[in-house]
Amino acid sequence: MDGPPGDPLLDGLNPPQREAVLTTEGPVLMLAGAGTGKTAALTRRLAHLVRARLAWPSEILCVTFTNRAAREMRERVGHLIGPAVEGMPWLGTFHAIAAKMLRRHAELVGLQANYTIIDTDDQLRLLKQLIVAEGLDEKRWPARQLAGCIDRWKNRGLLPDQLDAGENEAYANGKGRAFYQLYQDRLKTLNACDFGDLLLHMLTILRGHPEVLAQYQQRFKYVMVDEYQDTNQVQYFWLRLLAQSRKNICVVGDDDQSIYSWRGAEVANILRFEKDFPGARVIRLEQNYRSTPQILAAASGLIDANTQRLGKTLWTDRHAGDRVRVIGVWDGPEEARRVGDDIERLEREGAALNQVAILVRAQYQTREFEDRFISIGLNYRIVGGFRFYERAEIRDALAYLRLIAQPADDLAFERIYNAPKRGLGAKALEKLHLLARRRGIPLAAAALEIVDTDELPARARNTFLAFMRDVARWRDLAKTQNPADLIRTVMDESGYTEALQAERTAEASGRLENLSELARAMEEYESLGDFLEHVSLVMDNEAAADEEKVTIMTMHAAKGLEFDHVFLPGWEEGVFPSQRALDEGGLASLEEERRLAYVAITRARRRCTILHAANRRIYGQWTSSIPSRFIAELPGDHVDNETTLSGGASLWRAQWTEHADPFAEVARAQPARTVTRGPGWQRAAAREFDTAPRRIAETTRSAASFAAKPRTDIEIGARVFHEKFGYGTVAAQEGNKLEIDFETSGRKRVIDSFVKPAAE
DNA sequence: GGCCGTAATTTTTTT
DNA sequence: AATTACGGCC
Repeated sequence: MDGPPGDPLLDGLNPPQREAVLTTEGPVLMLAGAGTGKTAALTRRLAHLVRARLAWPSEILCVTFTNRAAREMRERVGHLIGPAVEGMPWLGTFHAIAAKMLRRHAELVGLQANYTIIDTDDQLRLLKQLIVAEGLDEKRWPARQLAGCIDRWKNRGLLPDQLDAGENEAYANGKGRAFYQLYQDRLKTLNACDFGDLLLHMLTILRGHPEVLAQYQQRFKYVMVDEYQDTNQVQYFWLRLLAQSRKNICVVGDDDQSIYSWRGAEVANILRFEKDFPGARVIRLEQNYRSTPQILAAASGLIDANTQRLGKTLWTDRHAGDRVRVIGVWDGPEEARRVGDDIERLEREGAALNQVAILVRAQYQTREFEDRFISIGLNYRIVGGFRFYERAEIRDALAYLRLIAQPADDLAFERIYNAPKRGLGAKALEKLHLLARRRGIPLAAAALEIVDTDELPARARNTFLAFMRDVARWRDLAKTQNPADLIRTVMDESGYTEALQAERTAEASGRLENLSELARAMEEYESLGDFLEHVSLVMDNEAAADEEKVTIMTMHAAKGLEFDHVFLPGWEEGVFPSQRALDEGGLASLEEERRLAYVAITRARRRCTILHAANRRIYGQWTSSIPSRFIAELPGDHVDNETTLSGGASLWRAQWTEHADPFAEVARAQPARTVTRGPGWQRAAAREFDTAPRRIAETTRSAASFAAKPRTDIEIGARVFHEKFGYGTVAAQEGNKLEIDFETSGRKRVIDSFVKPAAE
């Protein structure tokens, strides 16, 4: 099985990596630490299978967790094997692959091939309806909780009749099973399924139909799984079935990077791999190619505090670099200021902004940085967060498309029957629901029938009739027109565009802009079905990453990525580790937070900067906070502490072990600015207040402002549009900086590249 | 049926 | 703090 010595596929790989590439037959467990080149090994292995004619690209099942990972894998394999990669239909996320399979076998679980994939939002609305219909108090038993239970059950592969008594009790005193069943029935009538169903339905099919299973076992000569530590039980069962006959399965994982247990992931899947596939070859990748020894040591030292791990030793032969920096600041805004300053310095030293990332624990932390970066004109990109497809207008447009594609989609119908406003309200919908339930038909069909009755005022009947005629016409149009043109027609003819134009607000024009962007995004799809599937499975807005920008994202989203410079703000008890992890979940949940910290630190190639603030606004309340215990756990030898605390960090290290922060109660009882701390803090605070304004005005000039000439298309008095602040009038211009009176948010200083002349 | 005001709630993390 | 949900009023 040895490749020829000069095989370019093995170029630059170390011995264990080569072993991973060349061990094609039988089960392989690859334990790969952070930055050890596992993706390189995986992609080369895939390429090797194809090059050596061991399998056609279409005979390889290659599963990843995120769409980004799938995209990257496809791209890298493409470099190695060329256009043949196009013939890899089975490279994708668990959900995308399951959805594709399910389209073929939908009827086996009572669905049609054009089933809708509903998202969390639809799921909640549906559950809420069920809860209310059953006469339960939605306040007492929130739909969210039920959704959580159902999700958990599905992740574990449990169907309603497989729930034990304990699980059944988990919602509304023993109504769990009943609601789960009700929900599944409802989904079936809607010809829909949720994320969990994609995998669970396929599992049901593979288990119940040996001929289908045999067909896939036959097809998939090789199976590869990335991020195996994050597989949940359904995924595990699913893989085990598919790989059982040939046993050519290669999984890659790192128990220290398991950060999705809240989603049902089970590290135990790694541990039992050798049991399920006896004789599995275990390959360890421990040489780290990414980070400096200091970063590696800091991360290793931290993760050592976890009790439950397989344990491994990462090493590097790289020469020394900077120590990990820990910086203590007064409050959230100063933290953002400090990071901004540091990034501008890096930029002046020649660093590429694309190689700088700010990784946060939770999405809300991004705001502080966004505000700061806008005001200093630093280009940034927030990954995740407010997602394109989650915006109201986009969801409305998609609901129109869904109703066109799938007449039984009641959720879509409910969303748009009165959007734009047609004068149809709750009462009309109620009547419709009644009729629909009585006759056992979808809402759209009921709407057609109700116009022949006298249940509604003539006005409402006419509106329904007109609406349904429109939908029927669009449905016809969908057969001939491409999706992009279709959505334009629909938005125009429905009056949606018109209603937005009539609003004449900054927000409305932004929404119109989003809708045209949606239409543009649809250009590349051939059929409506293709597009809708893409939307439900690939919820991220893959905007072009061509410009040099700082990346701001959650630590979870950063898994698998790397950057030269990484900033990790908000390392405070209650923020990171998160309050939730501390309150519930106990040790296991704290250890998961620590793994997350490990993932975060190991994203850095050259420098890693950790920050913590003494005061932070939470729910609009100023709260004092103490540094994260994770900071105390970093090995001191590899850390530079710039914390300006009185008594030094040691004082604070002692404090977190006691249960409460002695300052916290005092601080909460008083306005934040009067919180008394040691002299160090007073000094820090005073210095900040004295010098900060001057610094911003005079010395802190963003790199963008050096070369930039003032824009000529914008002058004082001009009406302009800003993506975040909306419309405003230019009050002053100085170089490339503008002072603008915004209609909704008052006067602000912004960099001119952030605005464009108002459209009107 | 639509609009406006107050009250409640929010902050994990993703497919 | 800011967004959303709901209730009362027109």
